[in-house]
Amino acid sequence: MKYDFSAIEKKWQDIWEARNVFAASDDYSKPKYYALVEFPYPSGQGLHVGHPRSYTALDIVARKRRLQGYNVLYPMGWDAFGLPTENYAIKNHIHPEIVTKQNVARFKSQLKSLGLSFDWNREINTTDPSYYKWTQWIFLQLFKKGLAYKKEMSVNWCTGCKVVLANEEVVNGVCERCGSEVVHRVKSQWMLKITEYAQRLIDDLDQVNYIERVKTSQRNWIGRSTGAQVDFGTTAGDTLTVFTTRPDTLFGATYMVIAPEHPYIQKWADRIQNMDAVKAYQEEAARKSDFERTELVKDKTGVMLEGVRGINPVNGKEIPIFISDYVLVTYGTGAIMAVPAHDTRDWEFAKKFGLPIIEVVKGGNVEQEAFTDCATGVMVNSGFLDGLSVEEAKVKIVDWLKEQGKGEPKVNYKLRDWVFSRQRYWGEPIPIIHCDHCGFVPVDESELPVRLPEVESYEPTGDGDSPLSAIDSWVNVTCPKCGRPAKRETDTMPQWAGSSWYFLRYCDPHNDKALASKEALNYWMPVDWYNGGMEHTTLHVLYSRFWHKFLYDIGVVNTPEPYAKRTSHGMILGENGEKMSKSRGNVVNPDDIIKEFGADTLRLYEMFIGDFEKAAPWSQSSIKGCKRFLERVYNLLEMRGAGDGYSKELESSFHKTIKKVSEDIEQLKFNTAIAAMMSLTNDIYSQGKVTDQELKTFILLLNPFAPHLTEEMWEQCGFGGMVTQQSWPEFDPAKCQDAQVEIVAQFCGKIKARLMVDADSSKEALLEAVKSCPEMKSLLEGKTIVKEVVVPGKLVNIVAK
RNA sequence: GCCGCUGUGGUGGAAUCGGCAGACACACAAGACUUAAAAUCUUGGGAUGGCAACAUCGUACGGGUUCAAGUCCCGUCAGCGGCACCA
Repeated sequence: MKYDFSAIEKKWQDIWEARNVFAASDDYSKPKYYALVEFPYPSGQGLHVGHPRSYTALDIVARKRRLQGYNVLYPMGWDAFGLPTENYAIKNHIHPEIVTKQNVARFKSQLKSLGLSFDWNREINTTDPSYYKWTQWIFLQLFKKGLAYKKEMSVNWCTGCKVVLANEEVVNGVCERCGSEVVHRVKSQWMLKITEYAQRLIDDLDQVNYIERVKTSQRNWIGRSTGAQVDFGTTAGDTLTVFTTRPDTLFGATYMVIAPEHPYIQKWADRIQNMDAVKAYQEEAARKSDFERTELVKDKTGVMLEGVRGINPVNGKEIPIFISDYVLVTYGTGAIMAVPAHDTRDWEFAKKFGLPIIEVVKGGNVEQEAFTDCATGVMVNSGFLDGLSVEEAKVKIVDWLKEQGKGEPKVNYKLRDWVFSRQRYWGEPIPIIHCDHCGFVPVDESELPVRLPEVESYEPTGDGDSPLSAIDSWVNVTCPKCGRPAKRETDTMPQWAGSSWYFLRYCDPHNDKALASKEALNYWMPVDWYNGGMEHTTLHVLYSRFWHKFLYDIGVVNTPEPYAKRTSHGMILGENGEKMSKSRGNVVNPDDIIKEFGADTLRLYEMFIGDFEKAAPWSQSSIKGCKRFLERVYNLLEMRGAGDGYSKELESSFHKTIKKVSEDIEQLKFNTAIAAMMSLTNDIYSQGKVTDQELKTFILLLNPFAPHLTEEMWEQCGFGGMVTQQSWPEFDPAKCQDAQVEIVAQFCGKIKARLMVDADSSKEALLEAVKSCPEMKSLLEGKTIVKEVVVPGKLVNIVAK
């Protein structure tokens, strides 16, 4: 029988669509399961073979859950705002909305050809005004709670995209998206106070089931460090506060450093005698791009402030103050106490500038290098701290500082507030009006959405403002508060805005009264299983957790965390083991694969290719093996024979396979689940016949992986109904066990024989069986047994001399 | 530099708790079918020595613990990913 995959796949895709088989029901009395994959950015290139890896994996989970009786929500949509579409629009003078429409249509037909069981009734699009209405609404709530604010600040400016970037979007000093140089620019920007949630974003990781590397990355990114804030006096009379994680080394502080942008420099301008040199250094630091700054990490530079000195609160000693760009104005207090003996950076700086190095923790050679080990050292040259361990000294000095009113314990985070403004067209307009009298006034909620106006050109203006700023009729409005002339905010939101809450909209996608109804949210949330790329760990996943927590705080959602479980798939690489890209010429188009091998084969291959969490190279020849397997499965129909239930020969194989496939799917071990089904097929082939019960079970197990073929087989067998209406097979643990098992007989740890024994043999019986087998008998002849090890069902090891 | 992960045949990869290394596939080779090829089916295979039974070696490298180590411990090397002047 020929396996005509094209006809079979088309047939069942049409049936599924016509019968609306995969629609999530609004019957909230059933147990629910919410499976989610990251919705794609509909790029002009169409679907990549990487996309189906994630989509198929959770499609398997979703299909299995339906068979297990759950009301399953497995939705899909489009994260369609963003730069590539806008750039394409600029180049080709086509409205981004039209470009988006075309790309979405292509993506959608490609996804449908994969037989993914998405509920297309709940399709969403972040560029749809009825969707971004609620993105804007959330922004307004953030604004009203003081979590959105505008700030004049130095921002990351991408010289290629001509747009402001969030810290998360700058990778090694260049733009994450286009690779262009990123420089600093001072601009007034909308910011979101994600830092206010830093501690909760760390703490609540304990409540969720994320794979460990995602948790670690998030913790590292948030970068919590505990220490103390210490007030140093200055000869100018001002207090200079520093943050340190090593307050124990206070006696070793031989100088101080402040960031080039530190406000005290201006304040002390009259006292600083070498202001020219200081100013020159400040200008130089400002000019450096992020890239140059990271490149020049090793070479410490700086200028000493002449005319102002710091005073160490612990001993009253005067010490010099430097400015240097190795101290960042955005972290801590923008000022540090430098302890060259016990900090590598301070040590390098001190060596270069010939500053004293005072050892206060014994254990290293501080003339050779900084001694930074906290665990073993003992305090010296530190007055009342002498003799204490580092940990004891930390406690004691902080207590002392508190008593003296010169310091207190302090926690700092590397996480910065989220730069939320983009000077671009193709994004959600920020719904704020600038009034000279009233300041920033939120657009009234009844006026939402603030729609994107038609413009002539999508190019940003020369001064870096959004193209929206050129549309006078849109910009000029009256102030909602006082009625005077006012102007709209012309910045738009970053791409991450729409994706920060999209999973909520799926719960109730057509609601025009709220972002989703309370009932729908209470029922569907949290997402039970969310799979996506590692690259979104510190961007999308962190941002959406932040928004979700905020929505929780204002009572919109009822769970503090959006995702109960988060997993991540590895990339699919080109055949040469490199990342797939147009320029490398190693891109595989899923359409071609579906045409040549069929969607079921592509799905199966992507799941069989290797460890789901690791990167795997594409192999055009391996895919043939998956096709061959499906053909063999289809040909099982010709082996259909008489007999009820499972045949004696295959009963335990079936129970074992049900167990293996059921468990492997839950642990992302799709490759071994498929291997188990291949083995079972080989077993059936060697029997030469298959019963109806066996066929039914096999079809059900394979269905989540190869849904079209299995539906077709089910129908051809005349089993009645559709596979999607059946129940997931159950296994009997008792029947997973064979009556007889092979055990290994070892002599001094080396295998000498294998023998079949009853599975329930006692230890004594096993030992006796092994001792009496001919191979062991001759080996044991005339020797004294030293040790006997018996592992039931596995082996017996006899050590003798 | 710091943190995390990984290292197994010609290839992708298997191997709950330490208990038969190499499941399942790809590629390869031989055979069957065929005028022939493709497809399909059957068989084979870690390496070395041996006709063979068998022996020795073998999970990046060097040590260790153990009756028994891919798995645990110490050290080294290589690759990948993240963070990176965060005080």
